[in-house]
Amino acid sequence: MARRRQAITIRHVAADAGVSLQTVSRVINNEANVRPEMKDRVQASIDRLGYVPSIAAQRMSGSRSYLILALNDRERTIADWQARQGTDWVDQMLLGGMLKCAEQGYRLIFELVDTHNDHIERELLAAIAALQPDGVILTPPHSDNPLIVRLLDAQKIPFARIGSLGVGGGIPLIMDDTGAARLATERLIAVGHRRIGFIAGSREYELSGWRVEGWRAVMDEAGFATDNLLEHGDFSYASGERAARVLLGRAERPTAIIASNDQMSLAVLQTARSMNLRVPQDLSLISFDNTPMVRFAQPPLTAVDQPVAQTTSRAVELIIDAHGKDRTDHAPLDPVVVSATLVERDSVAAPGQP
Amino acid sequence: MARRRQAITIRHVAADAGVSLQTVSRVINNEANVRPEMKDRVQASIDRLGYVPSIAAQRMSGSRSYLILALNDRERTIADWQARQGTDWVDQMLLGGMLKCAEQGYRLIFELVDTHNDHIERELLAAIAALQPDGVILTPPHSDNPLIVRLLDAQKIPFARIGSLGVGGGIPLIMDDTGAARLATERLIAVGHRRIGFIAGSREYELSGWRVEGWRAVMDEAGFATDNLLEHGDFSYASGERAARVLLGRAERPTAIIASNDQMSLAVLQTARSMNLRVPQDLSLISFDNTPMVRFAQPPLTAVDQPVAQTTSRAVELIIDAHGKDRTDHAPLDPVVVSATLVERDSVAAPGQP
DNA sequence: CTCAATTAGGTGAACGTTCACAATTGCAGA
DNA sequence: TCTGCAATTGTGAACGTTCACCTAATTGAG
Repeated sequence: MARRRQAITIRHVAADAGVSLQTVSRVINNEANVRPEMKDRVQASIDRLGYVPSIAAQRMSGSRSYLILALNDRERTIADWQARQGTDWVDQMLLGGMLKCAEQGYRLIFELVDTHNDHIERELLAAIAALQPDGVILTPPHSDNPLIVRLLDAQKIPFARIGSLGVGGGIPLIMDDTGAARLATERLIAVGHRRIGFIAGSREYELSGWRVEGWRAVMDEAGFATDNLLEHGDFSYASGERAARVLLGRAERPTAIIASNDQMSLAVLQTARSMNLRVPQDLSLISFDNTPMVRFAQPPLTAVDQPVAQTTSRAVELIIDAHGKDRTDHAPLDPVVVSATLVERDSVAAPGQP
Repeated sequence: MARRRQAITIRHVAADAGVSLQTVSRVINNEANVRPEMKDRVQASIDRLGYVPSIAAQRMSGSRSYLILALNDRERTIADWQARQGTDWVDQMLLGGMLKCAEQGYRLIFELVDTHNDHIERELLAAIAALQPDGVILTPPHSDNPLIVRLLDAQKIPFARIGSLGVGGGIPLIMDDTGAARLATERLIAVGHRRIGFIAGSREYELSGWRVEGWRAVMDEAGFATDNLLEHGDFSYASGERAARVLLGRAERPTAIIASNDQMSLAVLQTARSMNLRVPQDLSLISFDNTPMVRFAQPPLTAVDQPVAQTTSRAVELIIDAHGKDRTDHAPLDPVVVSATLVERDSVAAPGQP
């Protein structure tokens, strides 16, 4: 194939407008100290010729790359995906980030990395060296990985940590997991439940702990016991089944269950059905995530909806903002908190009489 | 922020190994005419220093950009996403393409473009000028857009058209939509159905027509009438409801329905329920796409599964392959065909006696 | 043994943009 | 009128890699 050349370069524009390259560059980057008439003239040439700067050249000359790297957990993403269990989280974060990027002339590059991997540092450094991104977005469990955080801190690349507190650098963005769990628990108590079971997610995700906290706090405040009401899963359907069987097999069976994601919730629903328990008459159920699946379950599940897309979008904003500002003071930033909402459907009812 | 420089460049490696830049370049690109000992020495330096080439610089010097652009329909993607109706297709194609890219040292860049847009040419040209991708992947309905196809042909950028035939350039990859529809129809006939309704997708997607063809062909072969059994939707839930009401409201009601995607199928399920028709006893139902939603519907739906991820993965392969080969002969390529499978669940049964 | 062909490696320019700095212009104040 | 400073524009080098071309060494056929 013929060596493909950029059709229109800054040189063509400069010639067309009768100015120097630098002036065109200034117009492109919207810099100060260009006379309005000059700016208009250059802009007219740009429009007429259909000129678009090459991001490769921009990166080369030491400016931005207009690339933002979004890191996700390879293991879990691929597992979910192969099982066709729905990777809606990925969709949401991706689209939220991508739309904001597009708005600002950036591109989001999505990358899968193993957290449990000796080579993680090398992998990440390789990606950074190859792409030289202007920022990095971390999602759980990467957000909680001190190795990654230290590495990015050292590289002085702006990065956002979704789902983690501000300890250790970067821009922390958390969805209010504690508050979200409170919301669900309060709702169930309001309807009359006292024995509310909780199925937690993987321990390696910080947010798992926060959700438990929210539930426990509300239960404590209401004066309800939490003994034998907490089970741990790992976000998979199978682990949800296991947990549900334990919880529903107890002598003092809970009248309601909150599960930390949709897959585990659907497992609870299925397990309850197999035990001849009707939802919501015999068991109320609230889910986390609100992916499309739960809308079409029978009954449609009440679920906590976390604004994933909005969070990623905000992360992109903050990263672009941070670019150019050297944060040497190193005081941890206050986390940006985005709060959840409860989407009410048909899986919650008052508990039956004992 | 301090001007960030690439820590390790080809120059460091050359110095470390005691060779010229060009030799290092040859090793990186695995070119011929390097003595094995020399190659090993250079590779050792690369490994020791942790050198990774900058793709920006590689692109600058007229070589590859290691970037592949994947174009999706903005309108539909955003609509699905905002409605939280599941954009599993996006997930699937994205992950399939991304994993293959990662394997080959490429990156996939996901971009949303409006098909119904006067500026589409400009938008696309801008993306190409900015990124200078080594290839482009087109999905429906972009694959069917002659403007886009002509433009990419003119730019001599390798591109794959998913879901379209080979007319007009590029590498065509189709999922065998006709065959998939045949599969579903044959299954229903095998169980004893004769009046099988079909809900088609948007007319602007070529694949919509192919699916109808498959259904009609099998019905014709079996000698069953198709009058009053075809309705058109647009892939949305609402359009599925409309179509279902028409079909199920007829005097000679179909005993089975095939709907061209999951959202419309779920609408059929809901509509049937509201008319007191039981699935599968009173109405059998087969869906297209097999997204996670239908597994958790009640009953779980039998669905045609199209290997979207596999198709995108193959597209990436073919694009990387095509890079460097100037196809001037312009004979349309034979389409690569990937075939679908039927995932049997609980929404199909023999028709009740009339 | 000679000469052409092949192989292995090096050299300087080029890619398209921005950086650092220099040069020019315009204008206010003395 | 002159001085000084800010605003505006231009110039050459640099970024990290590959391309085109060149040189030297080696091979092999006659």
